Amino acid sequence: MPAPTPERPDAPRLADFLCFAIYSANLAYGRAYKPILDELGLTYTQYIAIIALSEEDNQSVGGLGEKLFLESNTLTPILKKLEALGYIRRQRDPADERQVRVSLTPEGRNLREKALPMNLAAAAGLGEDFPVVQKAVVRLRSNLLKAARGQGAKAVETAEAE
Amino acid sequence: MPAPTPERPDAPRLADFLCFAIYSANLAYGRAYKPILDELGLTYTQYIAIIALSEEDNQSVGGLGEKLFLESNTLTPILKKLEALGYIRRQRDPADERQVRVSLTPEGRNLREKALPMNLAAAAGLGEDFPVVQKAVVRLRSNLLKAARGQGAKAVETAEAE
DNA sequence: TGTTTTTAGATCGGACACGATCTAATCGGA
DNA sequence: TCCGATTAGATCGTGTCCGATCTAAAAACA
Repeated sequence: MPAPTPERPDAPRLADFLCFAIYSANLAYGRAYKPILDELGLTYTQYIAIIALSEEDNQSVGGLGEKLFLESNTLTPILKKLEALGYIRRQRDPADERQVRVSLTPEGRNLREKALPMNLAAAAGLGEDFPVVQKAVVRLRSNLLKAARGQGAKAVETAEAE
Repeated sequence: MPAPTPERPDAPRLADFLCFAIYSANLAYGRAYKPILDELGLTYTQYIAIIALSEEDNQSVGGLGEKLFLESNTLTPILKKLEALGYIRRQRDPADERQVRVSLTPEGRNLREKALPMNLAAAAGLGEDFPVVQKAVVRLRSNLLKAARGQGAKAVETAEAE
């Protein structure tokens, strides 16, 4: 058993990093959702793509990507997979052949119904803080993306301390 | 331009899902950190591994994995990469040949010093809410992992609504 | 002691996430 | 109208993450 040997007692601890809390909470979400998603035969990313499509049908790949914060290099293979599974349809927009319109099939809509209970999930323990945390994380995301789009390193360095 | 056509106006919106907020905030963190990590020549996972090792040296792969919420299948390739980069040393524990002990090299320690400013970063906008959000996300992670370890689907279904 | 079981890492295949690059379609200015 | 610039997706290579499986070492126990 190795003795705890803090190399830098003055340095901030990983456990206090917000980035690490988010990172590891995301891993935890994946593990908590896995059993239910396995029953549906979906991955998490496929799942949120279905949700987003159920909110607005016939979106372009780019439009969907804006909602999911993903780009075509990530989305295209996922959408092809969902199409192969029969849950969505992909077709070039006749008005602009560059765009691909994506829409749910009846099977896809059906799947979204089955997945409805999933939106409630595993937030137990947050209690009344839930909406506060949700909003704060969204705000955090917004700030991070602003920093990233802006110029990255520069913006981050001038950001407030954690 | 496609008209917004909510398929299920009564269904919860993706934008309100806590899981999605966490998921997308994690993506955003990755993008915000990328420029700095690129300068260091590290990926995010490599970075947190270095941080964890700087807090306690000579850990086993399993022990490190507990802190990072990762297992050997993920950790081993990352540690091998860090070893190849010269930042860590991996060696079998003579007292228990099954275990691999990981420790920072001087170069690795040096790198951690250079990465020190990174712990402050891009939380701007949360202000005084910061510690509240950080703790809430950690609590959330803990609950999710409990649900996942427990039995997954069963536990999640009985969890409180988002 | 010898055999069975458990444990720690490692390996492998599948699925993201992303930077870089490519192609095809559209747009815009001369 | 024509051609360079822009735009939307698609493709490819790298690096996680994870389930499943493998190997070797240690522990358990008859």
